[in-house]
Amino acid sequence: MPELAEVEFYRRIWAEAIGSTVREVGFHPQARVFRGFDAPLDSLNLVAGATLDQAMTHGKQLLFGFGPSGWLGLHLGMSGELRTEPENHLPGRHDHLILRLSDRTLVFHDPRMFGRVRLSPGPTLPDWWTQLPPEVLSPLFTRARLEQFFLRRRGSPIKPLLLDQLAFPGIGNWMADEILWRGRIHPATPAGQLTHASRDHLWRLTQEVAGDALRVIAPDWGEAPDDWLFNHRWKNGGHCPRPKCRSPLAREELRGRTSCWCPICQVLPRS
DNA sequence: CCCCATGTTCGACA
DNA sequence: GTGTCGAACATGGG
Repeated sequence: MPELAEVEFYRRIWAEAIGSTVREVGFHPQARVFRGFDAPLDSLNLVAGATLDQAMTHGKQLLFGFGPSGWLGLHLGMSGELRTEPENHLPGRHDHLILRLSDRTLVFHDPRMFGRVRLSPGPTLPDWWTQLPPEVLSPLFTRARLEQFFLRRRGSPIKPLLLDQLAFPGIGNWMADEILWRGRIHPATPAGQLTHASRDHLWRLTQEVAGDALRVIAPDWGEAPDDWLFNHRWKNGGHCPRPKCRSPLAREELRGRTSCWCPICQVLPRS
């Protein structure tokens, strides 16, 4: 489910517990979400007794700080959720990690287990966090950076490039389709065939869609306005929300992911 | 039973 | 080494 705005929504859920101390940690060591764990798995317990004092996101990545004890990194994969449950919560089948506080339980829930848990002991921010690429709303997300990326990947269709977390951290399938729809760019357009104006537009729209998504979704998972592609892209039979268009939307698989676009507004450049 | 899902990673190949 | 692409991962919902 989660792209940058949904991830921020979940961050806020756990952030409500900032200032609380972890009394007990529970986890299922064999769960796939602990794959590639960089420390002995029982080191998760070092968070026990520590106080949650920070909650951050970076694209789709989450990082929770526990004072000098260490850092807990989470990725929500395709189906991950963060919840707060009552203090006596009994972990369900897909509750892979729980932090029991005095007045509530923080739960990491992920049925498909494409998500991931990481831990880094000590007060210093982990390298895998500090080395993340610039977020799309950061001043370091520059036009020049994007230009270089498009040049290197000029043979690839634009849609999969928007899903590349090294270039567009936090952008996922629905935001990528939204950006391309607003920019009137066909998802299969090779990056090398985008006009200068399209590349420029795409850079701006990436920031615009990220801002819009955060505004609407992050506070309370609000509903997207009907003039976004968002509300029309999921089911068959959707129509382009542009008032003067209303054409039936197209849906097709591209590089293993479903793309949705308007065949009237978004046309492939002929070459 | 079938198909689909807001993600990442690995290996094959050119 | 670099870029492109299909498959695999695991589960649930319609």
